[in-house]
Amino acid sequence: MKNAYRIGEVATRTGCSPESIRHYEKLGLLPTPKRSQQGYRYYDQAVLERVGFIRHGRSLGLDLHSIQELLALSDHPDTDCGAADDIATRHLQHLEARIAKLQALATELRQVVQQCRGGKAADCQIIQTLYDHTLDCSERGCGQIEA
Amino acid sequence: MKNAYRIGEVATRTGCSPESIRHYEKLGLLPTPKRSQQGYRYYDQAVLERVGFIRHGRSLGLDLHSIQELLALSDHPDTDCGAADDIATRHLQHLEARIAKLQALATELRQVVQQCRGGKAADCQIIQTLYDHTLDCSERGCGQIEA
DNA sequence: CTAAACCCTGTAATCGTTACAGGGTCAAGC
DNA sequence: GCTTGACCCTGTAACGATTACAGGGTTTAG
Repeated sequence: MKNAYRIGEVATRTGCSPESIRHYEKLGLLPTPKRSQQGYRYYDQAVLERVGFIRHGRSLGLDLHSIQELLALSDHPDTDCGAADDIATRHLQHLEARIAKLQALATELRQVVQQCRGGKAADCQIIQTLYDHTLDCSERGCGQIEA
Repeated sequence: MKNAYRIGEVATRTGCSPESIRHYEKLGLLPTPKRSQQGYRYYDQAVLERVGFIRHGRSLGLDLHSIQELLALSDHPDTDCGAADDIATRHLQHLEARIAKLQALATELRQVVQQCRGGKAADCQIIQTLYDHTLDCSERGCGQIEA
């Protein structure tokens, strides 16, 4: 039973790059690890679970700040868990809103694409549509795009 | 009929910030404008349509590079319009893939949220689920997240 | 004549990750 | 011994599009 990993081994075991691991440490999501005499980071088993937690959160689309909050809850087992529910629920609503927006964009874009009948750019309906002011920002609330 | 706008007026008429307009100019999406003796940018009517084009493209989720290609096509009316169709179609497929991915995330997150029955963080199923390795990156292909 | 509102340039921030540069360390093979 | 390759370190910059400064100049209305 080996319980001292260098960063590369943590990386391969978790599917997370060494750069990201160092990044998480800098942001405070991972504890400051022990160092060898030469300055190499050495990790124990626990960090594998913690990195796994982070990657799973990221794979769900949570941002690192939310994951940090969830880790803080996890680090204080006596805290009420409602905050975790808040974070997850808020993110779910965020996702649902984004999906709705992307679907609207895809619908509009599908119409744009179908208008193209080939030919010269001068007559291209895709380009014409993009020039069309009646569909653009000032009409709808389209501040953020993040698409 | 006034046909000389300063950047701020272009901004209010197009719903696009002056910073973004300068940014588009730096990237080459907008032509270098005339300057007053004091160095102020002065624009004519044409830039309003061009900025409108860009904003409409952005509101559809196109990136500035794609928009630049579309503008180039528009600037050369004799070019074949197939490239525009390519760009739009490619982006549409990109959008559809993203939607599918976000929907999968939302489904998974919905399951996670429903598991929370309140109580202490130590027992919180949201946190437990995030620690669960069987769902994480190494199992599925979850390299890019961009959610 | 002064204050508000505008403009300029250049730089840094955001988010998470990747990719360097420039250097040190450690193993195996010759 | 000595080299080669695989690791590790730090710090910085890049990606994309936008926003937010700092630090300065100009115009306009009161």
